[in-house]
Amino acid sequence: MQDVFSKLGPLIIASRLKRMSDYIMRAGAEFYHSNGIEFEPKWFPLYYLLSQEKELGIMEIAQKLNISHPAVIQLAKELEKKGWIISTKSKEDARKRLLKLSKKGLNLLPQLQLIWDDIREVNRQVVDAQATNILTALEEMETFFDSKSYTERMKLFQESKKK
Amino acid sequence: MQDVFSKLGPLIIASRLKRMSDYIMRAGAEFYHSNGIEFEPKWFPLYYLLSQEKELGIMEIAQKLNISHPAVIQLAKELEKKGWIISTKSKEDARKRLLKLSKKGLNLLPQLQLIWDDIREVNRQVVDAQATNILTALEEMETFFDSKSYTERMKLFQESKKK
DNA sequence: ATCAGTTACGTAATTAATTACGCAAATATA
DNA sequence: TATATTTGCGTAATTAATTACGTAACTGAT
Repeated sequence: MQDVFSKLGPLIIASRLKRMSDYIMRAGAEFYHSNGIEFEPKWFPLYYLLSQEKELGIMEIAQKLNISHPAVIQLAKELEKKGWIISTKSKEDARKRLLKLSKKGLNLLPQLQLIWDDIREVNRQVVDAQATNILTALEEMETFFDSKSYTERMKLFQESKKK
Repeated sequence: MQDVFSKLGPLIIASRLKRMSDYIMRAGAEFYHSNGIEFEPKWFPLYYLLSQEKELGIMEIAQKLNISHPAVIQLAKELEKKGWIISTKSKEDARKRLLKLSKKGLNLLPQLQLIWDDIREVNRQVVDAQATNILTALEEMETFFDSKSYTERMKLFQESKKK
């Protein structure tokens, strides 16, 4: 989006965030593949989470990753197919299915960590090159909306106009 | 995403950007509807573009909005169904189909502009509250990757490590 | 004027994620 | 203890966007 939208400024924050995210995700996928690893960026949050926490139920994961539980199920299916995670029925709660990394999944970890280090490093270069830090800006926004949601702020603003 | 990911910092820039974008988009949709307007945030770029430029072909739009041309066709279908845009065959180039706002679409404009003003205003409040401006940060990133793509930077970094 | 290559568009298939719905197990309540 | 409510999960349908592919119209080089 160029010229036509430039004056819109704050109106299209969301679109611009999405565009930048898509761009990086796409480049990330390319990067894994060019390093000969069949790993998709979309798997990262689930895989990484499981590498940190022994075993988790579907809903716990959904909450931690802030995605819907069917999304977790879908991602889990893909990673199970790859043989990188396994699932077991919980003994304490028969409703629960617990996910964890398999041996094969754990074996992959060191290799992935090398890639992640590179990604982290290049991302850091990006951030370091900035006069205005995107991570700080994001963090500020997150805190801002945590304290009062976007929708609430909208309502308040409209009410304040009526007076 | 909380604690587990916090230390990842730059590694998950993309996910965080996406999450924030999704959040705002969703709130935006809610806002249109609570104001009694059947308008979706995803229509904004196309609708707004057509409100600024008389008539455009599918591909021109796709390029300007930075989305695929089937996406434009899809959005156009929806807006045509709403009766807000119409399409005509180009006389200069028989391959081209030109899109523009219909009378009904133009009539809607003032109403939408009021909403957009509110959105702009609340977004401005968000940005003003920031010590670190997200728009500036985004702009810097865009310029950064324009000058050299993410993928290129990855390659260069890996080569520099080999030495 | 012809033919190769490019451009504009449309359709189909695929991908990634969501919402809606239903069932079974656990928990709370009367 | 029976029953109502909540929770965890799975499936199906839907949404939004992409890639892949095909066709027709235009353009450029000979």
